Amino acid sequence: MRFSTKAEYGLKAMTNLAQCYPEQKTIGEIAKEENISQKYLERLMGLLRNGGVVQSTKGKQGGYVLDRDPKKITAGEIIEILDGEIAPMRCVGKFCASEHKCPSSIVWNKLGVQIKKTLYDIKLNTLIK
Amino acid sequence: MRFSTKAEYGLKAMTNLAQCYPEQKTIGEIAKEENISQKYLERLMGLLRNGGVVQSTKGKQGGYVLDRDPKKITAGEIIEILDGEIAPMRCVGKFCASEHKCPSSIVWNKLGVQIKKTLYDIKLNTLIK
DNA sequence: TTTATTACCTACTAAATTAGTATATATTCA
DNA sequence: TGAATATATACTAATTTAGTAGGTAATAAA
Repeated sequence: MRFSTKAEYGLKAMTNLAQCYPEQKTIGEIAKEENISQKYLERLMGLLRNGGVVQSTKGKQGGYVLDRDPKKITAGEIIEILDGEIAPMRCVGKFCASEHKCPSSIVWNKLGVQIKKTLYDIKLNTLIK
Repeated sequence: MRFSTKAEYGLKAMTNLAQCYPEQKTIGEIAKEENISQKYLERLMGLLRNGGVVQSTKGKQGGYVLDRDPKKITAGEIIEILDGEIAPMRCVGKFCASEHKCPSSIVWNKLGVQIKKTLYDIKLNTLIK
């Protein structure tokens, strides 16, 4: 069980932006400071923009800025935007669709709730050094 | 973020065995009842045996039996045996080795602790229908 | 109006992982 | 001895991950 580097890079980039909030920064600067491939980070920042946690301006003097105060952005949001919904496992057994819950779906459901609770409770401002 | 089908199959097989505890069962029976490829399940049962949660007897009239009371086996044990250690992400940044913790490692550490707590708190007997 | 700088978009690719299969061996009971 | 079981290892197809490549679009400054 593992999250992807997308989530890792996303958290780093967002924390970096949180440190200069409400100033903006370019992808190039973030990539260099956080040691992430710039081209790859471009894609991730696009997802984060579509996800509504950053805003961008094009062109010369353009860049990225957090959409709102770091206190109001959570690790859960960032990770779900980049990695997809947090759902540890989907049981595909024929009995799991309806009220007959299989044993493993009980585990995955409990766990999913806990993970979300934990991650949505971590605000971006608490990650700044 | 997702667990593998190994964990899913493992939970199902172990719950199945819990239902007949302290009787034994063959892999063939379990595979059929839980709709899992027998050959694949053989491998997984081998891991679970090495992991110390089931015991096996070879030969005719052989089979698998839980190593101990279902109350004393947890979902966390089963999943870690099959999927490896629960560690949502390992930050490879150069500053994460020592006391300088990067933002994302804070998230992964908190999360790892929570996930383990949740999974080791789910006992096998609570999953039986 | 041109040029440099930035974001934005899509297609491609190498490597790793997952989820198995295939094949053979070892052990035990009847 | 033969049938039924577990055990072990090597192979493979499909999927996912983690990027790269190569371009387009918008904007500010010269």
